[in-house]
Amino acid sequence: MATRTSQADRVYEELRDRLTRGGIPIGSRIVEQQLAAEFRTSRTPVREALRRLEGDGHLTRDPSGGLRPRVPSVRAMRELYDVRLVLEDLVVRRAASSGDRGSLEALEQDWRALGAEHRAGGLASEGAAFVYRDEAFHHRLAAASGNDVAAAILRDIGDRIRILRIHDFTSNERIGATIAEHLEILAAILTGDADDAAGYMRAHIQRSAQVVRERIGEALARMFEDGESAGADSLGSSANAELPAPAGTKPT
Amino acid sequence: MATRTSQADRVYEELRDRLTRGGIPIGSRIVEQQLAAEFRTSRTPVREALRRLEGDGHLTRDPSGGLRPRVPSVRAMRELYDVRLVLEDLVVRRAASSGDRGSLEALEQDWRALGAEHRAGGLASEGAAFVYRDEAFHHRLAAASGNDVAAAILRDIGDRIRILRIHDFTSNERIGATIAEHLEILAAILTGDADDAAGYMRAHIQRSAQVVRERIGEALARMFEDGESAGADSLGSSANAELPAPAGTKPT
DNA sequence: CCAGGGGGCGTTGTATACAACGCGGTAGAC
DNA sequence: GTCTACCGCGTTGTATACAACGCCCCCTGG
Repeated sequence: MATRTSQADRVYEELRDRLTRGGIPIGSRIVEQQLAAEFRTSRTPVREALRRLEGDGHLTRDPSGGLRPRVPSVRAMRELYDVRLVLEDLVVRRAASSGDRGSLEALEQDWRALGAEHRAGGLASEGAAFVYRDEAFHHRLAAASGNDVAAAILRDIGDRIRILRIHDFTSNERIGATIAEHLEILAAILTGDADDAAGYMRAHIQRSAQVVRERIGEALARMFEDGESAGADSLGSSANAELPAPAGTKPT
Repeated sequence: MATRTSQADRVYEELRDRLTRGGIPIGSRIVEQQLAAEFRTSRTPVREALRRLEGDGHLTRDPSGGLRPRVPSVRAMRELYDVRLVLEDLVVRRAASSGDRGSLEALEQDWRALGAEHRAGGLASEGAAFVYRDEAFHHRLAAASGNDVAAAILRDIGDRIRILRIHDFTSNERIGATIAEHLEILAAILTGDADDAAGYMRAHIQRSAQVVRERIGEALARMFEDGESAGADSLGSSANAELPAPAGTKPT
């Protein structure tokens, strides 16, 4: 149907994608009329999408009422990693004790195949795109754990840290290590050893966080530069000489 | 300036309050026009509020596009408590190791005073209203921990389980126990013993969850069981629930 | 030249009009 | 009597019109 997915939903999805991928210049003001024109629709659906994104925390409004992409502060990133750590721990334990065995075994198959492909050199050029495979792994694991609430929160956290995680897989070596770590976690889960699985998961995340942390300075710097070239030209046309980024994020 | 806070925000806040307090009959369809009339405004701000509430998970839409309050299933409740447990654990540890000492001491003072008041019989008639004091405790603790992300998630979880927690403080005895447990947690935090504090917190939450579980009763629990799917066919036993689409009763 | 005020313009907030769709009732045919 | 087709109404989705507000530029007076 014309409205199987409404205009508002379409705009929401698209904008969320852009925002979580850094596709919208930091500091640029978001103008309803502009988006309405770009999406060939009116302001009404655009407004609804923007409200939702604001509620999701992807947008923040400046004192004068303008909407801008919300830039995660370094501090928020650390907090997100802390929360992620305990939730992945929970999810892994649940998966080990009462997860959906079928999904877990399928997941293991896929990553075994991925490992073989990688050893054969097939993933050498994956680079930053590997982050999406990594995300999928964690999503599938969370789903298989049976705790949908935790899975939803982790998905949201993933959206917010993606922009940093992308810098996690720049080296081929890290890709190989990630595959090995994932398989290690899955093996422990499938043998039902919750403590072991949780331990591996914690180590995995902390290792990844460590890599990210080491580059967080340059990563942030790159975010600031890249904004414009990332594919939102029609949006970032004029206004990118705005405020850099409020370091402290303040919801509501 | 007549609207320092916009109409949409006003409607959003009010509806969220109602929804998280069970103030809107389960299964009742939410009609934009109706709300617009009630809030003396137009459909546009109401729509924005509804979209946000939908994004928050407080509303769900049935196949024909109608919005209805989302009733948490027993399963979702259990998942929420699981997530809450690990996040409160995290928050307590952070508070113990690097929390804002001033806030924590102020919090302890307040609850000491509350304890004295209770021993004097002052809170005897608080009853269900005590849940808001309890919530405030956990909010302040989360805020003092310094992890705003965790605090925000816990606040959201609080909104979603409030309707159950209200059943937690019907007995004066439970109020006293809660005060004692809170003080116990705070004492451990202030001495910097993260493990102890976390242990007390876990025990506290599990005890509270236990009470809730017992009070809910199986019949009511079964009613929640089918809640996730907005289909409200089997909720005849609920006190204030109304059937979704009874015979053509026309409003106003 | 500088400071202050005024007005135009852009943007957001709100209201209203219009279109599309589903649902239920009703009337007609068999 | 029952089944079906059609029509009317209510509701949501979308577009547009209007109002309020802030910002910035320019103009003017000192």
